[in-house]
Amino acid sequence: MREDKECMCCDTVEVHEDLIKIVHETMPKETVLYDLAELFKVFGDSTRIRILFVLFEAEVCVCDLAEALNMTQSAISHQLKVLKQNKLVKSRREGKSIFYSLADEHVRTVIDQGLEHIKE
Amino acid sequence: MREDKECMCCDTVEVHEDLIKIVHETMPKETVLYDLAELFKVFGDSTRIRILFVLFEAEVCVCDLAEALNMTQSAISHQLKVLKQNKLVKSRREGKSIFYSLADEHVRTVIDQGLEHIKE
DNA sequence: TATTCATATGAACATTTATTCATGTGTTGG
DNA sequence: CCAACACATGAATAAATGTTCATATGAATA
Repeated sequence: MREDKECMCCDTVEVHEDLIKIVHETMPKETVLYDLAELFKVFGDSTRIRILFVLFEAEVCVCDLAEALNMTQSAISHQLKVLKQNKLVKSRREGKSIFYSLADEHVRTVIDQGLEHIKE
Repeated sequence: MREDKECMCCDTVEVHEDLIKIVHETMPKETVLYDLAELFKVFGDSTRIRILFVLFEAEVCVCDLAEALNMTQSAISHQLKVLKQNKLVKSRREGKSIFYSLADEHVRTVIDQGLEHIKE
């Protein structure tokens, strides 16, 4: 993966080594970086985002989500699984239906920050 | 895409129609949902996240990024293009080198919110 | 208990995407 | 002007991902 030799654009060796050192100190561990990327991947799909926007308004069952978003039950169910695995939503059984809701108020904050950036 | 018939789990029609109405009113437009998903997709890759963590500390050139992250110049360059297209980073030429830096302090906020969720 | 309804899930398929390799572009120094 | 350097980019490949289709699970009802 590594280049065979370094470039020579930054011949001020001190600054260079400082950067490496600082980066090494402040960069989160591999597992954290991986989990962080996984989390944002979950937000990186418009179907899942639409599901979250519905859940911002109410606790709903799967079939209602499917109807509200005009998608098949299977597609919704698969995405709910992803959302649940990543702790973004939680579920509750009531008879034959299963109701989903936001697991965390943090979810709204992340979405809001994203919206802010869009409007820049 | 649509199911042929609706389920009957929520026979209280009023609540049902209210949901559809509220969702229709509060759900952002298709283009916004798409842009939002695209934005989070950018955060959804550990290489790009690592690049951002370096840029949190300093303005750096491409070769330094490649060395700091132990990756090829080409891979870094491709990802920088994605980051720039989505306005997360900006660049500045200085001689033969091109220096990259954060385009927006918003980026840090989004990452921080993600980190908060991870630690839950 | 058998059937029906609501949801979950596995396999298959198409699409997207990250990296590599080779090469192109733009700048500086000789 | 030419060679060397820093970076960008297009094509190719492999891996990841979203939806569909068919089917399984689990609860209520007749």
